[in-house]
Amino acid sequence: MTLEKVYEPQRFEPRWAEAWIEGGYFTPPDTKQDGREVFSLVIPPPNVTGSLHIGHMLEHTEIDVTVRWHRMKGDQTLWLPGQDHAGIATQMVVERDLWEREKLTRHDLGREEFVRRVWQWKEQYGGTIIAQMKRIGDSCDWTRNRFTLDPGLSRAVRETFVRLYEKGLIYRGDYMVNWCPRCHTALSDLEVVHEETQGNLWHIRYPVKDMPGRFVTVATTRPETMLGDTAVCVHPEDERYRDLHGRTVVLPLMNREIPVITDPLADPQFGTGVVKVTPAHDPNDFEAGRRHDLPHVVVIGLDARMTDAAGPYAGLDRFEARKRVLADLEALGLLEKTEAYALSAGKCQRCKTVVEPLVSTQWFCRMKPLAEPAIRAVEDGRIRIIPESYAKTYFEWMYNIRDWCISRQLWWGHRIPAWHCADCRQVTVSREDPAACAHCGSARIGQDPDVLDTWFSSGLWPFSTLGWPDETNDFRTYYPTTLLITGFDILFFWVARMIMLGLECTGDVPFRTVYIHGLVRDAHRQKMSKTKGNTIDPLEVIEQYGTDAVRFALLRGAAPGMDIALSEERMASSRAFANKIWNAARFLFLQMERVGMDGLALESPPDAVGRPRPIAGATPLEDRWIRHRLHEAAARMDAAQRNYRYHEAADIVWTFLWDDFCDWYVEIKKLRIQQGVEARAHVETMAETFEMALRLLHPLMPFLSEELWQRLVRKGAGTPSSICIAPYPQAGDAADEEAERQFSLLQSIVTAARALRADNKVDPGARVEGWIESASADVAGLARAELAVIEALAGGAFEINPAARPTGVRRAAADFAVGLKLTGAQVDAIRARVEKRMAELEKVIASSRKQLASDSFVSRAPAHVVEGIREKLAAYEKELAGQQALLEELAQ
RNA sequence: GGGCGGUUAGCUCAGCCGGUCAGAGCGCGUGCCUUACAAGCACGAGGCCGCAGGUUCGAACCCUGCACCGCCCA
Repeated sequence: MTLEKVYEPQRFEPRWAEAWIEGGYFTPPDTKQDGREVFSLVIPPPNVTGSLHIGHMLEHTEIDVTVRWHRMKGDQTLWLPGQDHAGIATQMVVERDLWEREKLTRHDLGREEFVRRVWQWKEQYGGTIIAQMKRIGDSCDWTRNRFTLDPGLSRAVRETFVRLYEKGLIYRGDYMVNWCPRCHTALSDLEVVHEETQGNLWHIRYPVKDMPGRFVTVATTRPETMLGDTAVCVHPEDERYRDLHGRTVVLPLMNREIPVITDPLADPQFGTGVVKVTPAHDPNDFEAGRRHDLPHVVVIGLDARMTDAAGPYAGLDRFEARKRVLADLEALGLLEKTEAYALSAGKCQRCKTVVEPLVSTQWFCRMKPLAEPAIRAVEDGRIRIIPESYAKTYFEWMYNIRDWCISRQLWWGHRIPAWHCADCRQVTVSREDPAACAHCGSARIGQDPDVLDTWFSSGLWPFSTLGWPDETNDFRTYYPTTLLITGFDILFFWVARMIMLGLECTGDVPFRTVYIHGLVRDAHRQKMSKTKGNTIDPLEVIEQYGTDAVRFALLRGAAPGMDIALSEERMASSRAFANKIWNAARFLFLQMERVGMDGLALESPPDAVGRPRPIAGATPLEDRWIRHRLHEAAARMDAAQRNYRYHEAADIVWTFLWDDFCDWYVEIKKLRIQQGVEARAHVETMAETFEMALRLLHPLMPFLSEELWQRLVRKGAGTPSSICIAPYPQAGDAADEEAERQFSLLQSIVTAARALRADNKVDPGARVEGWIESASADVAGLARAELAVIEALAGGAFEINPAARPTGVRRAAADFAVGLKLTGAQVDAIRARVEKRMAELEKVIASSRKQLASDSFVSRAPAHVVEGIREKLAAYEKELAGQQALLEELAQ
């Protein structure tokens, strides 16, 4: 059972990824099993034609760690994967491709043909992300993979739409929406991103009718919309403009007479205090227009060109029109001034085109009635949001929620199940495609051309994927889901809507906990972006470092609520850790072979941290200690997992495997094996410990742990066929504080001896002679008992409490001193160190004494704290005396 | 304008329901190819825990204010 010399994860990772799926380990039954907890989680569905980026990798790693942990704990675990059809995004890329290859638009093709092409595109690229997820070992159940446009999920969409419509929660009407002239569709408020832009504030003079020489000056950032002005507005309380109340002004360029209205819309503090009112092209003006019953003059069309209503400007692009309007105003002497002004421009999230607020007929979903129960669910703790601070963000948004524009003028998506009657003009909304109008019976009906916002279907994801609206076994067993892990950027888009729709449709919360992960940034905390060129391609770095190392690098930075700085160094050091484990296994396997062990027999693995056993009549200290450390690691891991503290989970296995297991335990076992007494028993205990360590590691580094585990374990009747379903180490009751105390004393003796060697420039290979002195019977006893260990690790021969102190150099600690019989000691270096240490000790002694001298401290602080300080003080004083003695010796 | 988060070792970050000499990785210095591992081993240097107040017997941690950086919503 030898292991290749070099750790090459590429050699075994793809193999295990496949084997796990073939083994069916990730496919739980559809009915609840007795005595098992259910853990279920649905994936945040990636874009079906997308590919895996490093953000997905982080999300999937955190999910996978949690899911694998639950599975190993014995929970009935489901991670349901799937993909989103991503309406605008997908349609956009297909349209672009169509144009580039064939110089055709979707309109050239027609709806049916275009949709067919998108499906083709999906068939071609839809597999990419799935293949990538399989490659990185996501332990999801591929037999339950879902796509938002699957028939079942489409049925859920229809069912929801019809129910909401019947309850009056979905309505259709003419309202101002964000219109993307490039995508040719309405957008919801969330799909508009605001970007700070440098613009201008133009001051334009409008002549007042019947008041020759009197002008009002309005300030605007969008002069082209003035062509559609139907009023100007002043604040009712603004004394400056009291004379204008009830007056009329003449709209320049159009020579249209429009009224002066009074409305709080005008902010006396801003600009001149007079604003132009364009109800057809500004959301605030739209509202004001309703209050004052103003007419709409539409001057900008759906293609962002000026309409016929714009008179001489008709046909111009909106930005070209702006230039012309300004030039004309200038010529008329009506442009009073132009000042630079920073404004935030709304842009289409997908194509970055400046959106145009336009009035159009759209479908909306009433949000207030849905929001209220969704707020309560988080308030009363039925849903927990972690980190908690995001709950506040959630509430803030929910309290100020506005109706959701759910129709999109796209072809790729769920078509709205509403039919318009050509005869009676009524709308028929139906679960099944109707043959006739429900109102007049006319057969002259046609389906609404629009599709639904992608997030409408994503909002049903946790239950539509489980079979809802049918009461399937899956739905009964796995709904509500246990946990959702996702990014903060879709808290409103997705999480909030799932909560609202989940409660509305199923009467229950869609998940019990939401964990919000951070953002992956580059080594210098910069946001990753293609333009900056600092993106990390997960598949590329996986090729280089291995999946386990990349996972581990991400996990190490994943503290709740924090972004993650990912760097080459971090991945390299994580690979070094993997390599370390690989080599520890190599050593172990070598020893197993030497003692004739053909694998570690594992009939049925213990589910708790095992008990160390006596070897040659006594249980070796290092075995008691390593089990204690394993116990501690298991206990800490449990807490880390429960609290989504992934960085801590990574730290726990790192410390246990590298610092404890490799640096101390294995080093001691080398000696035991070399001593030749019960060598096989020592190798066996080492193998048992390592086997449990692999299980502890598995959720974090699934490939490496599986590869080594499979090679290590000799399976019996009750052995699991994969580590991924082997029981997770539990803390049990293996704590052994005494072993911990003794071992750490042993460590400090060894470390002191090594430091002494290093300080005195002793060649690392050279064996030294030395001694250990201690007035404590306990320390001396331990040193005597573990002398062989000390000698092996410190590289020399040591006498304990020699009758006469030999000449040489010494190093003092609280309870003991270590000496080396050396000549040519580095006296200056040692003196410097002793003096430095003394200064440190004097400082802490002084502060401890001061504390203990204070009555208020002694009387008010808890007894154990006071006692703790007393003990520490005693130890410091003892050590100081030792250092002092050393210093005197050096002076001689 | 409103809200949230950050500021701890050269770099990236832990620690923060107050307490017992402030931790990790990387980097750095010194010495080692010691037959598991140089992707390694041993030893070591390095921190007025952003600034100013306050609460407390005691503050990196709690409160207030300020500064700078970042994010979200108007």
